Order: sequence, then C-alpha cells, then structure tokens
Amino acid sequence: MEKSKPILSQNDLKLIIQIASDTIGKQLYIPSTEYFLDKTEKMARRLLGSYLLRIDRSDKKLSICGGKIVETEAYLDKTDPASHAATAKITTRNRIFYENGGLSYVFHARGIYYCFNVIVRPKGLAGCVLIRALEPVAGIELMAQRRGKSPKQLLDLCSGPGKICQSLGIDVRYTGYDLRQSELLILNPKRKDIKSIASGPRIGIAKATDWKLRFWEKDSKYVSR
DNA sequence: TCCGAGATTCACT
DNA sequence: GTGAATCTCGGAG
Repeated sequence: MEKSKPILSQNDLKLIIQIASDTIGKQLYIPSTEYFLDKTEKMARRLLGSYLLRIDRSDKKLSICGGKIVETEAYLDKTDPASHAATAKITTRNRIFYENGGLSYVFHARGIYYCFNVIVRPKGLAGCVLIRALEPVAGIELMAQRRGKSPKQLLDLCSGPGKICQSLGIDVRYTGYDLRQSELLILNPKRKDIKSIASGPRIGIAKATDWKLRFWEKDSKYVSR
C-alpha cells in the first residue's frame, strides 16, 4: 500500500483560501467531494474556469502560485485507446485511475517533462482530465523563475502541460494528492468567467485522434496551440 | 530482462 | 517543419 500524501491543516487551508481569494480578486471555494465524480467529458468542461494552485511552504514563508484553467483534455476508461487506463488489467501506473475522483495523477512525458491530471469519477470507474493550459494569476515571479523566463512572458509560463508542471514545480511525486486539501488545490469561484467553450481533437496522441475530447476557453490567449 | 513507444518542448533549418 | 533530448511503463520473450 502506498504511503498517503500530506494534507494541510484546516487553519492553513483557511488562510490559503483567503490569500488566494485576495490575490485573484474573487472569493474562492473548495469544491465538494461529489464535484469530481461526474463523467470525464463533463468534468473536462467543468474544470475550465477553476483555479489550480500550488502551495509552497518550504522556507517558512507561504507562497501560492497557479492560475485559471483554460484548456483541458478528457481521457476515459478502457474504451479509450489513448488513455493510460486502456489496458485491460490494473497496473501500477493506472491503479490511481480507479480511485475516487479528486486526486492528482502526474506522469513523465518523453523523459523530460511531466503532465498533471485530475482523477475523476467514483471509485472503481476510470477517468482523468489532463490540464493543458493555465492563465497565470498568482505567484507569477516564482513561476517565471522556475521556467527560466521573464515574468513579462506571461503567455509562455503555463501554455502546455509540461510548462504547467515546470511553473508549479510538480513532478511524479505529486501523484495521489487530494486536490481539496493538499499543497495542490483546485478552487472554484462562485461564478466562472468563461464566456464560451470550444472543443476539438486531442493533441499529441497517436490513437483515437478524431475524438473531440479537448476543450478550451474560446478566445483565451493562454491556450497551448 | 530487454525493447519500443510515448498525453512534450525547444532549438535549429 | 523536423529532430533530438531522455526516462518510465508495459508487453514480449
């Protein structure tokens, strides 16, 4: 059995939500546990406009970085040839797909970069949503530093799954974190300011290339391509 | 135990 | 537009 991942104390969580809300300029909330249990495709749309935040408490100082989710892709269960859950059996890699929704799943892409996913659906059913792009809103200097870019290069901080992980300092160790109460948080505003959602085929895969499971905020400058 | 493929990014032509 | 960097997992033997 894998070691369970650290969670934040209720006090820290409260403080972090307050700081994040002030930074972004609107009140943010922790989604309910049920929020993450819907069908994968629906979740990929629903997560647009939510905020993905990384909490850093390394040198006693609390820092928050992250942004608004503007692009996602849905990866389904074993019926989806492009999904890591496509193999018939449960393996070390895809075991987490069958956990209750609301956990993180991070994997290595091409040996160099990482991709961050949100596990969705109830326990026993496989599904995850790849976060492809963020609109940076918090901790921009820290993210730029991690990316080796200038804070002015906003468009180049989180416009791709590998870039997001680099900006937020996420690697495979961050698999299995509870996104409602850990250093990796998904928070929702009361009302999302996503005007309209576009959809199209997923990017960078060789199988099921015509399935329209990629969703993004139409007109957002921050999407990956 | 070995081999091949892969949900990416960046530099170079 | 093309190719290289680089590492993990799954499947075959």
